[in-house]
Amino acid sequence: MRDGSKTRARIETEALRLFATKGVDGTSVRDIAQAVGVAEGALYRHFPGKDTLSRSLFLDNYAALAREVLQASHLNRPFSAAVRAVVEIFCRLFDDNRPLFSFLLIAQHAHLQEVPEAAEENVVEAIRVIFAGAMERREIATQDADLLAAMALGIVAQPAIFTVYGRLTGCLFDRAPVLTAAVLALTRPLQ
Amino acid sequence: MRDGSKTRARIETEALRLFATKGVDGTSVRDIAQAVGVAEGALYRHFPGKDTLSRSLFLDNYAALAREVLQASHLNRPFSAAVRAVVEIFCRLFDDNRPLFSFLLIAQHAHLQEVPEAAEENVVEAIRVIFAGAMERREIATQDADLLAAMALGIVAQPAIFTVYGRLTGCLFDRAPVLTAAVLALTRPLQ
DNA sequence: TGTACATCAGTGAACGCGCGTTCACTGATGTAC
DNA sequence: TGTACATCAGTGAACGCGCGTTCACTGATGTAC
Repeated sequence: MRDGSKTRARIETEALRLFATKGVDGTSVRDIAQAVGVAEGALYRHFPGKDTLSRSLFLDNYAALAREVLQASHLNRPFSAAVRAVVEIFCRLFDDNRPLFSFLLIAQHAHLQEVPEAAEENVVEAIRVIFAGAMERREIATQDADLLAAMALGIVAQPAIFTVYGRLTGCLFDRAPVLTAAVLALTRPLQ
Repeated sequence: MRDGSKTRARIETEALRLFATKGVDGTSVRDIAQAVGVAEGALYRHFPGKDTLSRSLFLDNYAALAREVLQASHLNRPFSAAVRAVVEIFCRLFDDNRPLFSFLLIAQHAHLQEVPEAAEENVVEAIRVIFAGAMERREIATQDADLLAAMALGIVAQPAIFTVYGRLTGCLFDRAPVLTAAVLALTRPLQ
């Protein structure tokens, strides 16, 4: 038999790219197969169907990002260093793999309801945990951690969206210091 | 002939609600017709087709919001009062007409490219103008107004998204003071 | 006020099309002897 | 090393289905006289 793992990886890459560009509903199985250079049936040797492909692409990459965020904050850094590290993770992900970031942004509306609550698989929960931890350690004033997480994510995600649509230009990492400062300005530091 | 303007309005209301709930692609013309209580063909007496309906629902409401934002900032208010007024506009729109707000959020990815640049029709441009005006009047320090607009929109839009997905609860207007403070914290006030 | 007509909102069956998926088949490659 | 076989990745024509849209028709209502 032939080794199918390369085809499988190419299906994932091309599907991600097409989903990010034209949306999941705007991308047909034929589109993916054509981009990969295989027949339509080949996709079904690797995935049960288009829905499963889309869902696993989202949940797997979303969980990977959540773990990365969580790990960056678990290094006993002070709060401000953890925020900077996490903002830089987002910026780098965007700059290095824009199709993946765009896909996560547009697919969130379709899949956010099926994301597990555990911080190891849920980016939003991972961010909330960072704020909640800093409050427990008395690094920042006690506030609504869910609302803080929402505003912080918005501060980073919206400039990314604007860059995708051409309203901002250049790489996001160059803006990481400004974004970090904006997130830190959400909280009143203690001591 | 019968007066069709009521049917037309009901098609717009039900389409907006269904688009916001299930997405544009996830909503069929049959779904809309059934929700309104008319035959499928009736929709085509009022709109050229589903695409046009979706596009005009987005662009019309997006432009209306942009005009409202622009008007709130054109009252010769100080910058901080203008920001508060605009944040309150967003919060009230969300609380009073969540289907519309949700639709604007999920449909932006499909239509943002066809939005005109004029601040009277473009929410993002209207927000940018507020920051740029405050810089000209030396109310705030000079910064990248596009980036400021992105972060400010993110601070308000992301909590709205979280409320739609149940991660935040309650009405958004109650959070308007916190959101306003967060937006103001993005800028360093002069004098 | 009563009648004939024109208008057009709404009907609902029917249309073709593109979609996701299936399946009998092909043939390259790993394994057994 | 050579041969027979099993495995399964990949093929591509075909499938049924639901979609957006069409269209001949109905009938309620406004208008003209």
